[in-house]
Amino acid sequence: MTTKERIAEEALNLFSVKGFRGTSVKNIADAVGIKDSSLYKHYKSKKEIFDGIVLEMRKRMENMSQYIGLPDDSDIQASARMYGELTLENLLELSRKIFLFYLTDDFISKFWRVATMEQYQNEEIYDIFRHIFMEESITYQTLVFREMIRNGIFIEVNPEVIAINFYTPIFFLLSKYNGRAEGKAEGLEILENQIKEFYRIYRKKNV
Amino acid sequence: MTTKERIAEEALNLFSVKGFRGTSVKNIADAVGIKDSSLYKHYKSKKEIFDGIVLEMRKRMENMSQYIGLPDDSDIQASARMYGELTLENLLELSRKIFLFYLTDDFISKFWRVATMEQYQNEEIYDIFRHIFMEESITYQTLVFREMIRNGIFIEVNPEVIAINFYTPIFFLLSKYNGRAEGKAEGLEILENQIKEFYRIYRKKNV
DNA sequence: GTCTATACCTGGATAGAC
DNA sequence: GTCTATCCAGGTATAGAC
Repeated sequence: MTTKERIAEEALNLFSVKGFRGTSVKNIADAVGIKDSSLYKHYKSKKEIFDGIVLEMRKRMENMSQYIGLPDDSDIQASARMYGELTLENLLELSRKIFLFYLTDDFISKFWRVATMEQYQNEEIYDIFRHIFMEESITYQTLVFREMIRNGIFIEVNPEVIAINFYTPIFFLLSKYNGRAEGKAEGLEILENQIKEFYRIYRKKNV
Repeated sequence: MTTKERIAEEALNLFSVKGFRGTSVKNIADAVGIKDSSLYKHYKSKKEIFDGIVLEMRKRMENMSQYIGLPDDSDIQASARMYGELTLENLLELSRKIFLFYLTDDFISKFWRVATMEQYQNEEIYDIFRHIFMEESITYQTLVFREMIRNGIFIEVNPEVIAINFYTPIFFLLSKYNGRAEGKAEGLEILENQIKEFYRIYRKKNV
């Protein structure tokens, strides 16, 4: 790993705990093991380090669904078919995957925290946060659930309403446990109960 | 209003946008219309202003249910009875009340933002935030829904699971729209759809 | 590309006059 | 209780030697 990459990494570590303003260039340099002045050979300002992190997040956004292990957006019908014989176990696995990805993926979970702290001072950060953590997942799941209704797997309810009922418990648990590793097991347990109930509500009974 | 109170008020205004570290004592003094040095006659440090805000929040916590207009905790059965002939309109009103209280109450909504920003650097703040915005409402609603099941108004499902399904969309919408006044109407519309669906799911049909 | 040294500024806080 | 003046620490950033 280049020094430039190590700077970005340590900066994200620090930003995700102490925030942008709470982290000094010296803090970052110390973590990397160089003097603060040396850091300026790699980035011309502290803000530029931050912007690099934002850029990296934007890049990952583009192929987020691969990261979560979801089928590609371009083929919603296929994914709905994939969930064709949707069992409770399938659904639990999917929800756990999304939850644990956001919660434990190193870059994503730290970015969640940084964005949470910076959202009110930085419109761009809020837009990214909202897009990734509040809209994308719901938009995607809406399309999937719509197909599942069409295929007679789910009962006939507005698919966006279903998607919100699917996602908001996950969002809530992420808000509660991100940055608190101890809570992972507790979060998973609550999630399991919610998903079981979700399945009970929306899975069409085979007649 | 005393100068001391005005300092606390302006400090909260600034903290809720720029965070604790992002706000200087001079910023606060300017907003109040005094010199920064004069501020120290009222508070002995910037941290003390912050602690005063936290203390105020703790005080409000104690009689939070009154603020939301909910019946007192001590009489859960009465409130369940109050919801006895629970109509969709009752439930919509209740959810709107909770949502709009957290979203538009001046002190509470600003505290939400401050706590959101400071939670990772300040364990006490995280504890308060979690308690007020993540646990209290669910705990309370769990008790109410349990009574409603007992009274045959709601179908028989684990009441905590129901409470989480009731509250997490509200929490999500608060996260999305707190500090963004423009989004209030949009949030209310989404909330309405979710509550209608909630009612459809849990309200026992009269046989 | 790393270091030492330094410039420059802002922020928190105190002293003392009025 | 407000002001001016001041101190000191820490923060961002640059210059220049190696």
